[in-house]
Amino acid sequence: MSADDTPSMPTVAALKAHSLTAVVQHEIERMILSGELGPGERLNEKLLADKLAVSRGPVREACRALAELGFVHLIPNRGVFIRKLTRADAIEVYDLRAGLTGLAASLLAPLLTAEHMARLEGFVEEMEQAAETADFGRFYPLNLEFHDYIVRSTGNGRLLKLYRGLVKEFHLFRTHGLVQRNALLESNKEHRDIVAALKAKDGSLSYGRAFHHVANGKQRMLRALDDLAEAVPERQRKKPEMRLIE
Amino acid sequence: MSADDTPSMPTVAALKAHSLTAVVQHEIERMILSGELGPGERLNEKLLADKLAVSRGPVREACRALAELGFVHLIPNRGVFIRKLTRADAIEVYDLRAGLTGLAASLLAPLLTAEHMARLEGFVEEMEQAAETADFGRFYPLNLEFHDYIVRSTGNGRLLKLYRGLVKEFHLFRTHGLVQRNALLESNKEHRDIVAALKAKDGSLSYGRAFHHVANGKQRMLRALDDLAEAVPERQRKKPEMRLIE
DNA sequence: TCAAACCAAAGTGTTGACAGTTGACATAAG
DNA sequence: CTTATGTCAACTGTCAACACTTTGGTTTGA
Repeated sequence: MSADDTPSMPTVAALKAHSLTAVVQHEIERMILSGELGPGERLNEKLLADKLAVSRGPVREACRALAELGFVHLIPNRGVFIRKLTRADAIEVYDLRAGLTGLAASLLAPLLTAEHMARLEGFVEEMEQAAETADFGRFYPLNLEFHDYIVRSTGNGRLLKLYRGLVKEFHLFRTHGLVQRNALLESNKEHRDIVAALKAKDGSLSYGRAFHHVANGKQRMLRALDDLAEAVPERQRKKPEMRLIE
Repeated sequence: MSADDTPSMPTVAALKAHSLTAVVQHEIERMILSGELGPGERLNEKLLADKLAVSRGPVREACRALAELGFVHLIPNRGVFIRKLTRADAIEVYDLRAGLTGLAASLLAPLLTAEHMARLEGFVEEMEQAAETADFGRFYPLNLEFHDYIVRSTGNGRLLKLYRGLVKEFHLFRTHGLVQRNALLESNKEHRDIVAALKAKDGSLSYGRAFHHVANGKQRMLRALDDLAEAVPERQRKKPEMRLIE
């Protein structure tokens, strides 16, 4: 069973073992994801080092790793900047997520065990309850875990790493929360269809359904984004680039 | 036209602009890809710093970036080690490459322009000539460029970055070169099929053909690997983990 | 003879300081 | 009033030195 990895968040375990650099990296990630550091903002190495009570070395190393991860942008002699995310970026991330999600489903299909099925159907069941009561706060983490479970069940570590990186980047948009109540049921029906395709061990069908599930999410987001843009006239927005939502 | 990016190698431009860290990073990458640094080998920070006539700072930063890229493995207080690649790793990389290649094809299909078609057919034509004369040295870079062109023509920068990273990692295996002569023609026929699917603007078909093209490559590699393993008895191999080929 | 504890050398983790570059502000000319 | 220029503060890039951890060999004891 290669399905019992870390359950989506490797938070605590690697704090004592890893070096300062790793701690700093996770702290910066947290700051970005929590919104403490806004998009486009430049982060001062010295200030950050003092704030975390470390030297500039680990901070710089962490920034290099984050840059390779795509969270920040490095400009020589200027510093590191929190990546600005445009509408085009959102589309890119969604397209990639769709592709990886579909790939994971198609890879898992032939490997599917009874335990996999039990877990997957359990997720769908729970999500159904959450959707019926419009309990978004419960639906959302279940949804994340459902997809993460599929991906890590493939046993492909690289796929899992890429997928999780994309999910993190996706969170950077703060686009979640703009989903309508009725969309939950719709979304979960797609989950059910994916599980059915997996159960049939049909790789191709699994790919298609998983792909389109994410693609539908993309469309929903784009529509919501356009509505938002229409409601708020161009010049009233705080910044020219998109600060998608909060 | 988003197809005229850097033609696969961003070599010269970013040498003066980028800092020492970037130079060191590329140098280490080169060392790994060229085989100067074998798998599992530990690289000494001080020695490397002296060899490149820089301090340990840039070397360490470069290593952190390479670790996030997946080229090396970091063990606290032990150092950085060139990643050992097992058969399972090879399978992972191939599966991912298949997925990304298929995704790129399916994304490109609806966007395909006449210029795209001309370029793609040009590649296939050239590869056909190279395959007929069994000119592997000419076929190989054309094959790389053909696939890279498809991916970057999608305009999805993240997809392109991930894909190129995978290709680099793939080169780390040194698996190329084990292809049979007649496999070239077979491979190029698949190329032709992909182009035909793209021309029909059939995203789903394009995905399938591109995916299976890489999946076939994976099977060819695995077979060649098994043959190799049979020819060389277990205990005669230098190391327990695979050093796939050279 | 073997095993466990100890010791020393090597190497990484971290730090603080110095040098070079950048961007902005203030000043002066058109 | 606008535009060009010189100066300066802030910050990044880089480096050399110090502290701690690991590792392999050596010694000591059973």
